[in-house]
Formats: sequence, C-alpha cells, structure tokens
Amino acid sequence: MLIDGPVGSTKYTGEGKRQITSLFVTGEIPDLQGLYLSVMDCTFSTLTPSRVGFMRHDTLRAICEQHPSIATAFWQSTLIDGAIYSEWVTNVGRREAFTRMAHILCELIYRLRAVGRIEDHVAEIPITKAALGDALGLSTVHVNRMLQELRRKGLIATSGPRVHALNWASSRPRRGFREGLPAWAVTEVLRGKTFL
Amino acid sequence: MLIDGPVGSTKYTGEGKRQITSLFVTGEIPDLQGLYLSVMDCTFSTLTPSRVGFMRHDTLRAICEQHPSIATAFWQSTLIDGAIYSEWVTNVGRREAFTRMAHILCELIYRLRAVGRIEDHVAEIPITKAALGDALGLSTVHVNRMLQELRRKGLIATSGPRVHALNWASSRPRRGFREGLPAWAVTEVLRGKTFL
DNA sequence: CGTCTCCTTGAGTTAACTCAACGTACGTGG
DNA sequence: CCACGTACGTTGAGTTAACTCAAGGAGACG
Repeated sequence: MLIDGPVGSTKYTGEGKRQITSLFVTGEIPDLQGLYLSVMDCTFSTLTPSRVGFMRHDTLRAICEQHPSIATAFWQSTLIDGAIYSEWVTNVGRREAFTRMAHILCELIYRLRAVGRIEDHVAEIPITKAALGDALGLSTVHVNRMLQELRRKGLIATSGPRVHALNWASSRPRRGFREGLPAWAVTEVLRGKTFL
Repeated sequence: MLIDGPVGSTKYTGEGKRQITSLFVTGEIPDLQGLYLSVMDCTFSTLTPSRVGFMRHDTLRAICEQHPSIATAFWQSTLIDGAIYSEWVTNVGRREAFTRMAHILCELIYRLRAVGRIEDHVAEIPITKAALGDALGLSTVHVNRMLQELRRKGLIATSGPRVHALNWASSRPRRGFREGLPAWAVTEVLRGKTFL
C-alpha cells in the first residue's frame, strides 16, 4: 500500500520500449492482482522517492477467507482498476497527444483529490516528463510540448512538480478537459466519492 | 457468457472515435465486472452474428456468497482480464503498427486455442478490419497494409475470416511457451517475440 | 565545479493518417 | 435472374502528428 508517492506498473516490449500501464497514488494498493495470480507480469516502480507499506499475501488471503465482505471489497477494488485500464487503453489508442495529456492530468488530479491530496486545485505530481511519456505512449519531447500548450491555453499553471488546474469547473465543459470527463467521472462514481 | 462469436467492449472519445478496449472469445464471460460495479462504463457489442448466454447478476452474487471458492475463481478471472488490459495498453502505447497487429493475432489465436477452437493452427477470426483498427488504435487502411505485410513476410496466411499462423509451432518450444497457462500468459510468448 | 538528471528548443524525418476512388461479395426486391 | 444497395476490402497519393536527433540550459549534489 502506498503511504506516499506515485508508483507505476511498467512493462517492456521486445524492442525495449517502456510502457507504464497504470499509476497508483497515495493510499492505493497496487498489487492486489498478485493475491490470486501466481505469475507477476509487470514491474512496480516508484516514480519518485516514496514510502510504501507491505502486506503479506497469505495474511490477506486468510482475511479474505474469514471475512467474505472484505474479499468482496478487495475484488471491487480490482474491478475499478480494470475500469481505469480500459479507459487508459482508450486514451492511448484513440486520443491525440494534447487531449491524452489533459486526460491523464485530470485522472491524477481527481484521484489525488479523492485521497485529500489537493488544496485549491493544486496537485503535487512529481513525475518526470519521461515517465509521463511512457504512461501516454508519447516521446519526452512531445510530452513537454503538450504541457506547454496546456499552459499557453491557460488550462494549467505549473511550478516544479506542482500542477494547478485552472478554471477546473468552468473549463471542463468548454475546453480540452471535456473529453477526459467521462472517464474519471465514471471512476468517481465507482469510488463513491463526490465530484467537485 | 459467449457461446459463439467474438464480442468487444467499446468506448467512444469525446470526438466520437471508437476504441475497443478488450475482446472476448467463445466460452469467456465479458461482464464479470458488472457483478460488483454499479456503473457500466463501456458497451459490449458483438463483432459478428453471435450466440450469447445471460446470467442474472443477483443469482451469480448469491452463488458467490454461498460458495466462496467460486467467488475466488470469478475474482481470479477478472484479475486475468486486468492482466490482459495491461498488456493491451502496452501494445497500443509502445508497439508499432506491424508488431501491434501481430500481437493481437497471437493473443486471439492463443485464447482460441485455450477453448479448443483451433485446428492445425488455423483460427477463425471473423472481425472486420475496421474493428481491428478500433482495437489497435489504427486506421482501417493501415490495418489492411499491416496484414498484407504479415502475409508477405510469410507469417500468416488467410482465407476469408480464417487466419493461419505459419511459424507458430516451430518457434513455440524455443521461447519458453508453456501449454496450459491462463490466457494472459500470452504475454510470455510475445515478450520473447515468439511470433516474429 | 564537474557530473548527473531532467528540461527545453529547433530542425529534419517518418509512421500512420486522411481522402478518394474503385473492387468484390452478398443479399434483397422487382 | 438481374439490378441495385450495402458493407467490406484494397490501392494510390498527399498530409500531418508525432518522432528522432542533437545541442544547449538549469538545478541538485557530492
């Protein structure tokens, strides 16, 4: 379980290219899959110096057996991860770079908000451009240019790892963020949290 | 549950582009997610005239409560779906069109094999090029060209919906392919570039 | 104060796209 | 049985989004 800092699950293609297939933020449990899958097919790596907690799989399995309702909760959590995956596929497969970038920022901001890590629409996202590129299927250079475009269009402001989503509420319907809405709005509903 | 024919779960971006985020073949259960997720965030659509069976969610939930081991099996099944998702993200995000195409064919062939739907390495894959494009994040035109290239390089032969993987058997033993693994283990094969 | 990692910018290249036209198979209704 | 419509597949030509390469900053750190 993540106590602090983002973690990504990564894979490599035969050609040695890296893909980050999912991100986890503070408070989330990355490897719930491993509970009932014998083979691990990806690597988890911290994207910045982080604090993580470990839980023994056999202990968790014992808990699941004794308390079916907890098992169901864990199951549901992995189902949500699946829903996020499917949105991620859509993002990488069919959105162009600019919207794709906006989308992942929306998702991260939303999820950080859900764990109370956001103040005044400012999120700490200590992820390098290179890692963002690997998450989005883009080159570092292009990630950089898309972020510039987001700034230029007045959608975000940044200082270091801090990302400020400008006009979050109002720009959502009108601007680039709109395309991102369905995804994390769904995620929102799934997690049972209140949006905005 | 699918009795016959492929089904895809699809999503649309704000610009109206379609992405098929996952495919299911005969014998698989597409909407296991729906069991414990209240909101459905994608559409399931048959990609060819198919036969499907329906199971009531409340019935399944009752079964899960009475038989925890079945619940665990279902959970594991959704975890495998998750693993396939993550491979799909990698495929769409970081592989180029040719390899991407080869990869999805491998996955389909592997999964069809797992349900006994393959004879002599010939698989029935009745999916239009347009749908393949939506699954891979490619245009119809490019899908067509990549298939031609696969044929030209002697990797596949086709006739109608039938796809014959030409060097499947010979390359399999060398690359650590293991019979009887769950479907997502196709990753193993592909990471070793078995097919190519 | 050099080294390292990350970020930025410019310039040229290319993989994949779009558009548009034509081919082919199949079913349907006259 | 044929004309027609529809859906899918194929091909060529021109375009573009994103990539690669290369080189120069900017901050962190021993």
